[in-house]
Amino acid sequence: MGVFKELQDRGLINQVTDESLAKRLDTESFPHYIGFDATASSLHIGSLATLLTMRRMQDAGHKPIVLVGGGTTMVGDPSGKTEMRKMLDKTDIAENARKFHKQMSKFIKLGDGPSDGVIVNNAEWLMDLNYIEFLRDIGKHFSVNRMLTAESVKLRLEKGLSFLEFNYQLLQAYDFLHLFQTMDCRLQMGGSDQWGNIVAGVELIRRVCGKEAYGITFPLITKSDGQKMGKSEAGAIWLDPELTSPYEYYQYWVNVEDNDVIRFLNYFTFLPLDEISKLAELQGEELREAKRVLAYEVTKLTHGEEEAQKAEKAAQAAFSGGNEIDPNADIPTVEIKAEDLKEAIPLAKLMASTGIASSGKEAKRLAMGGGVTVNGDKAEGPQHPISLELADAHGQIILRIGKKRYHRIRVID
RNA sequence: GGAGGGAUUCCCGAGUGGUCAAAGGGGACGGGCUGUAAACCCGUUGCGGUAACGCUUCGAAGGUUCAAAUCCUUCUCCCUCCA
Repeated sequence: MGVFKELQDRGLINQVTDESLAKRLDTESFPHYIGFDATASSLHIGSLATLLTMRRMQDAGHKPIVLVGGGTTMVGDPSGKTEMRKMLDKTDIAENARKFHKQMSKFIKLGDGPSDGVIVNNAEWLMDLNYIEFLRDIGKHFSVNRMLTAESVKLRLEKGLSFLEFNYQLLQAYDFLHLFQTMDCRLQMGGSDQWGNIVAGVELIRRVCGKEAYGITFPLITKSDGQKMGKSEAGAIWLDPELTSPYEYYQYWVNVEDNDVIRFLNYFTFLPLDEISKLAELQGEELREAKRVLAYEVTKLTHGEEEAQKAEKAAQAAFSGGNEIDPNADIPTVEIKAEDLKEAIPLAKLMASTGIASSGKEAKRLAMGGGVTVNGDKAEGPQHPISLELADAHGQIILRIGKKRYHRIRVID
């Protein structure tokens, strides 16, 4: 099956600049690029579908070019934003760009081979641009009338749009032109909010070089309740295990809503389509199996097989009914000195001091609402005494908050 | 440059001298029901304190007052209209 068809069947295609691209992708090699802004120091799952799409393209023999927006991030894309984006200074952006390398290499193969991915930073060619030259060579191809009709600009005209941001489209179009000229990059992909910017690049290339380039956009991936991906009670779900542990990451995915599982299997895994359609037949409670598969597969892609297995085991231990938690299970853990527990301390205090609850008030509320369990027994209230005797043979006490959040208190000497 | 409007707790948004830690909604969290789902119902939602109570908060800094989110002064930022 052609890669385009595959992407389409998985629901990953929103718009294409030219339908003929579907066939051409099967016969020609298309170096293609996707831009990532460099504002976040680590990628979160909002970018995951995009990263995996690059991987799918690479598997089909197309060279991925990851463009880190080191230069454009200093301007701020108005598309899809209601307010001006925070500008970062050069050192922050450079630092973020470095972290990108590490993250990207998990998803695409980087290197010098014909279909190996490369990472480029547009600061390299944008920072030295000469204003007059740029206006003359690039600016002349853009019509302000036309730009003003763009949906993203229209929206911002109501709230206010700075001249700086208004220029973003030119810079992004210029990026595409530059990559086209230097790396034969003939395809740009991006979120549906990038359509206008991508088309601008395609047109610029046609005007300047008289050649054809292409664009594909992905649909905006939302949860069935309309929320954007990637937020949870704990904040964003990051791909970096330092920021979101594999266990939490796994938990995010097992906890998706029924209505989302099958879509997400398509978007976020490499499972063959017929296997997914089998899972799609599951009904009601059985869907948990589909969620398990989803969580395992995505965790494996992001953190590797070993971490995925650990996360799965920890989840089973915690949710299969038994109160026994595997002493090695990978659940959030805090340590406390044995001497601090010699005298029993109130539950709420412990929760606050270990950071399990964000404040004493918070801890108290949870305990009072009956939401805290100590080693499987419901805590009587904020004053519920926690002492050394509660620690099991492994020196640990398991706190459960709500139905899903587990914390291990490990007693150390 | 001129005229006017605005900034409130995570978000939206009420509040024009005491009864305001601040209505209402959203979100989030906890409980119930379930399937680690959704929907629904109940509760909580500044910090400290077992509590009584105390402390800090309404763009920033000063001031008036027994008492200020509310009045005055200066400053910062935002918006609208005119140029």
